[in-house]
Amino acid sequence: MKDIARRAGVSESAVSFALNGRPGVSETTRARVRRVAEQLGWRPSTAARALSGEGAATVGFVLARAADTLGVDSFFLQLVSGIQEVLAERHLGLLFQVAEDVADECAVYRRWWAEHRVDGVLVVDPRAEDPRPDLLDELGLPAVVIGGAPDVRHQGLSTVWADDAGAMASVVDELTRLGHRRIVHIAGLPGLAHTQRRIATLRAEAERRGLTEVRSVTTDYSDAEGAAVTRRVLGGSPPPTALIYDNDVMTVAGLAAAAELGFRVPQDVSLVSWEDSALCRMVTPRLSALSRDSAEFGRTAARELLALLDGDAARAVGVPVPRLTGRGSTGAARRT
Amino acid sequence: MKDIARRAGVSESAVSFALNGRPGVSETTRARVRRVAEQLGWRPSTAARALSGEGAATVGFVLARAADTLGVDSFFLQLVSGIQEVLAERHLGLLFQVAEDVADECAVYRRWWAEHRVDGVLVVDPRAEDPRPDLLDELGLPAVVIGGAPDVRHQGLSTVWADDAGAMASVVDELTRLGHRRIVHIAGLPGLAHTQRRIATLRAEAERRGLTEVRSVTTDYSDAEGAAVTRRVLGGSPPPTALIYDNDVMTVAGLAAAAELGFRVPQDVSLVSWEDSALCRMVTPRLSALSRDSAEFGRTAARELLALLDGDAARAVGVPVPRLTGRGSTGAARRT
DNA sequence: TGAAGCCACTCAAGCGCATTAGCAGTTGGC
DNA sequence: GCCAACTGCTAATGCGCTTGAGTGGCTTCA
Repeated sequence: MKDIARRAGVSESAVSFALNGRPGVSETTRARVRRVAEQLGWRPSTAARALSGEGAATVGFVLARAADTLGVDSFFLQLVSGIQEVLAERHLGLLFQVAEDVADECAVYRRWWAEHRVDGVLVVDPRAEDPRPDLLDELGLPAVVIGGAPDVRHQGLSTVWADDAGAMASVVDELTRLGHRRIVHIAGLPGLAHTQRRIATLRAEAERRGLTEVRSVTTDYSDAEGAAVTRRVLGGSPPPTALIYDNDVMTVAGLAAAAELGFRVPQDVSLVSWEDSALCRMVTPRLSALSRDSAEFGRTAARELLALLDGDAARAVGVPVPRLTGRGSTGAARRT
Repeated sequence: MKDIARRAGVSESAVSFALNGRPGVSETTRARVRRVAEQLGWRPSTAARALSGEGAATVGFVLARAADTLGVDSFFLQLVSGIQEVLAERHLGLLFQVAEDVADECAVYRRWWAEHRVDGVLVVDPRAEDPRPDLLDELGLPAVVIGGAPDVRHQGLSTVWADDAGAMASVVDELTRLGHRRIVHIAGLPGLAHTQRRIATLRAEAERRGLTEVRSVTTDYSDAEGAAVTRRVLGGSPPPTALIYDNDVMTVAGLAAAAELGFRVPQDVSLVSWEDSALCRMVTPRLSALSRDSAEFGRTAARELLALLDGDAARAVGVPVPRLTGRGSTGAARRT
């Protein structure tokens, strides 16, 4: 800035005013300063900006999953890619960290806060008993919870929520329409809030329709457990005629397990994946799946965080209900 | 720090010396200062540190891939997870950015450099004609190229290289041992350096063994192209008896395509995936694949970058040659 | 006993920017 | 014709930390 000031023949303050669009300089001077800055390829030092109270121009994102379950999930990269798209427009950086567990994640937030490293954070995988919202509230760190419940209890926290209940209802609708009355939901991690919402909704829907042979089983999202649970439930008698899996990986693993047991899909058993991805289109038969736009999910979350950083009040916004894309893995229930 | 200084009854400078392990304070004072700092939960402001010449305590990572091809790849999350593991020990942050293409990526490096946002960067997907090493050299930004060639031409750039040639040779070894003489290599993006290395090695190996019906076809890594190319080459006459795919996604798609054409795996055609992941164990038959430790790859790269930041000279280090894990998708060549 | 040297510490400057107070010069109002 | 208000700019301060240049008291040795 000193260079720019010298070349433009003004003081450093004038340069600051000019480049930040503040009043205090004439438009001709502003234009001249802008031109010189452009010529010199000047960019403000984020460190200096941060130090003089402007914030770090960075938002944080922590992924608390065991390293080995990271790989297969297509959701997060898509999400991050959407987040980036919005952040990049404002030249905000994304500080990314992988943590062991939620406690570790909390430690990361504390550190980031103390180091003034981030202006806000995006929180994923909200849990039933979740210490993170309270912590972030306490620290006063603006945050958006991705995939939370639509009730805002914390003042500083916005929520972007997906309508799990609506989606589950629509899946049950479709399956009962096809004649299925024995359904097993092979859910994800029991501690996650959306797992519990899906389980609760399924139970409510079943009750409403008088279906007695409907239940949920929780897993760790892995292909191994997906296959194991599939084998176990299909071994029961009578076996279920429809399976709902909480992610694509388990569905594919379940498909293979079903085939090994001699079950034809969809004649003997119907399969629905709660996550649509290339995977679902790569196996035979192709998997019927709930399609949602993960990148758009990320974009929405990032926009909410920007609003929060701009001083807007926290709020809860919904993203469109995922739609069931029927493919080859669902069909009419076999008559018993 | 002012608070700490006051409570410990020393000057701010003394606090700085004490907390940074520099000489200039007695051990008793140092301990006292440390204790007070701990009590107060003090963490240095990265902005202030950066401003006084200490670097940004951050390294950058840009992924230049189209948003829609991001999702399926299991490699990157594993890699990043490994990188994190090493960076976290030193409390270095990872600034992550998704870019449209290499030009965009270069713009990001320029911006980061001008803004003093990162101390170094990790570069992935090195290309045949790659502008990035020159740019980073010019900017003087320490960098590690992940998956580059083992020749160091740029002074500031270290390289972590995987022995693609050795791996390709071992695959060809195994396939010829099984009697395969007609092999098609379904490669990835033609612009990537490792794609070209694999293609060149395959050609050399074929020549050395006098195999005339061996060739490579490039793709965009997608399941769609993997399936399409598989259909095309298996439609030739005589069709190849072995296919080598540059990633897991294409292999799975190829497997489905082969099945549709009535080819049995491995009786009619053998399939090898150049990427091992849960995917490879989820389909029937399970896929023979080249296994490498992606997280370890990331750890090695991060360690090299740390060495560079510590002032060590740039160098090239290799990671272990990926090993072929034989599963159900490879078998003896069918007699023609 | 004095000079030299060292230890443990303090002082002050500065990193690059934002911001507040202040200061000439001009304009407008009565 | 004088004061007030406004315009367009400069000077100075501070953000939280590091660091080189001191400084005072102590030890050591001639």
